[in-house]
Amino acid sequence: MGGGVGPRETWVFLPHRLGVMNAPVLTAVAWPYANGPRHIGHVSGFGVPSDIFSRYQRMVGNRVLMISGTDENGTPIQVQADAEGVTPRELADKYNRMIVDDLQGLGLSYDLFTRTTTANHHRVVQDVFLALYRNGYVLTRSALGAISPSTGRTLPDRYIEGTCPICGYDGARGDQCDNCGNQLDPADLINPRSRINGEKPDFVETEHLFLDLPAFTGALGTWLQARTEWRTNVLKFSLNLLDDLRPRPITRDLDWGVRVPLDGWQDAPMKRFYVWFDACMGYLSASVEWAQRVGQPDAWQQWWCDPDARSYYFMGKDNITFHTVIWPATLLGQNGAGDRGGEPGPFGRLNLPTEIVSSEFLTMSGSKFSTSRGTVIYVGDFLREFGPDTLRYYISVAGPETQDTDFTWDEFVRRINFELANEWGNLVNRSVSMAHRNVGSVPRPSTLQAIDAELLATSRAAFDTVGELLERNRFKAAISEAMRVVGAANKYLSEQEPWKRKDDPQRRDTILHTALQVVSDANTLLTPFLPHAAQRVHEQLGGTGVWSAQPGITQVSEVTEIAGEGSGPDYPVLTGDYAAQQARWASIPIEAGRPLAKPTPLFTKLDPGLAESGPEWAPIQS
RNA sequence: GGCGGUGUAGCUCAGUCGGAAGAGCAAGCGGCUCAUAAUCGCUGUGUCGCCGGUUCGAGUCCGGCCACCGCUACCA
Repeated sequence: MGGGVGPRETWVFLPHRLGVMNAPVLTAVAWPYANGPRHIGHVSGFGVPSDIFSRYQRMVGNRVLMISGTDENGTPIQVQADAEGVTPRELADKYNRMIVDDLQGLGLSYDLFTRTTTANHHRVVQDVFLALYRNGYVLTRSALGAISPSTGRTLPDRYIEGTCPICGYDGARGDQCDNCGNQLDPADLINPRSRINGEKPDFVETEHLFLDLPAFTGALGTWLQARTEWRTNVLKFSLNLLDDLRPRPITRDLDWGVRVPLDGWQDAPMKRFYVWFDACMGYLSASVEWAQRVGQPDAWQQWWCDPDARSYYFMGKDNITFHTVIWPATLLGQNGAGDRGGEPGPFGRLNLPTEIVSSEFLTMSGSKFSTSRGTVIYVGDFLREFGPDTLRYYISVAGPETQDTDFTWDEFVRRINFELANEWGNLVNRSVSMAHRNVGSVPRPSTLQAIDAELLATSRAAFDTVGELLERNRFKAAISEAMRVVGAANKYLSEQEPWKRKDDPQRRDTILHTALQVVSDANTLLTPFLPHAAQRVHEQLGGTGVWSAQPGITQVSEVTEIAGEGSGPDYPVLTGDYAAQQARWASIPIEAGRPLAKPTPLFTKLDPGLAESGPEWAPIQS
């Protein structure tokens, strides 16, 4: 045993990465499509990772703006509305509300989660479009398109089926034959028919607007070549796309979506922007809406126009193209920075993405979640039975971060019972229980021994290692490092055996104080991952007030209107006051003497039978 | 077809710059009894998919092959 170390030395404040404190960080989260309830695969891709990242960045002291919303335009909304016998607006309202409830329940800390049916969004899309148009990046062309004769609406390739002209397979889709794998043109199908209502589509020449992507090949190439810190698969995939960029249509024959603000288009009953074109702009429109709502209409510029601002885009891998090529091209065009030059539009020079954080897919029994096959676990069902932090933990520690990952109930039960409940929940319980029963409050430490100082150094050092991993979006590694602190504390208690120290209360109290300090540190380290549990641990340690803030749902009115269209009805948004929370990325000294109550278990253990059969609402199929 | 990914212990996976193959779970033994039958320690197993190449040295780099998966942008 070495000499004593004064307890004061344990009270070290460690601001992580002083150099980047108070820097603007935009967390741009993929927009869930509002044509149905979302499953846990969706939130494992964009939701939980983006929230962990944002909570960490706030704790470090950076200015985070986390925005998203539901994507509510496009043909599938229209199709699903017809199927449910409601208007597209009613359908969007229904699923927007459901998704808002899910994300709030999960504790995803959006500064603003809005939607694409707002007048504000429509206006931002039109303004960006006009900038692109003025700078010469929009082409007008005639294209052969499939139209539903009964509705006059565009029939997307995937909604057309017929006999494959190559192999004769009868269930070929308009874009590809599932039997022989060849890519098809829907006009070549034999006996083409609509998958929606069976009618034969009309193939007609219609005029459409196109985004001139080839005009950005040079600028995109220069930009992408400099993204050396990106994951290689994202970078390679994106660079490959540049070899064959073609103009891409940005309008459709549809009566649901954002109107095209040009003479001859504005009032056309069946011309709207194509949903992909407007959806990406949601990042910008939501930032603008947020700024309006906080009463500082220009505040969004801190995250979009300051060259030092960083932006992180979170999504599933199926969305990479949009975020590495199409959205950057749109931004470059608005900025007047493609081959045709031009002037920046009304938003000034906008930043391109700093980082693309794409996840792989969560699978079930080796295949993608599928509503039709019944292999699906909806977020709402999951939250009602298991609460948010179990799902957050599972996704953090075993999610599809770098490769497709199978979700199994067996693995879920094991992770929650043996890791979350036994290791972490029980550590909190055993240490607080002992302090409560022996002292009734946070014990006062005496001189520390080397073993005590060593444990405290371990947990303090974790702020750097876990923080650096979170900075790089290595969530699995980050939470594993945090859980190592938990393991070290359990080992410490087993070795120091404070329950045997009745004859030496000073030593006992020093051990208990040390253990509680490390519980507090571990709780801070786990806060980005488990914000709900973190609040409870904060309170079990005698703390008061808000440790980790949660988002809430507020009913709001539109912030703007569009001439001739007015503004829409009130709608729910997700937002929160995260500046008010106490959580920060540092070892915060616990106060001796603070009263402690008898703790209740942090996590309820799951019934082992769940591993065998699954829950009633998503039974395991043999 | 094109592009990309994956293949490492019974299971789930990590392995950064090329330098003695790892973690957790499961299994067995022991300790402890503060705590939610919790926790702590000890104990194994490997054709790193296959073949070849570069190298003093390859799970790692290069070429080929096999298997599985994803993407293939007028789906969102």
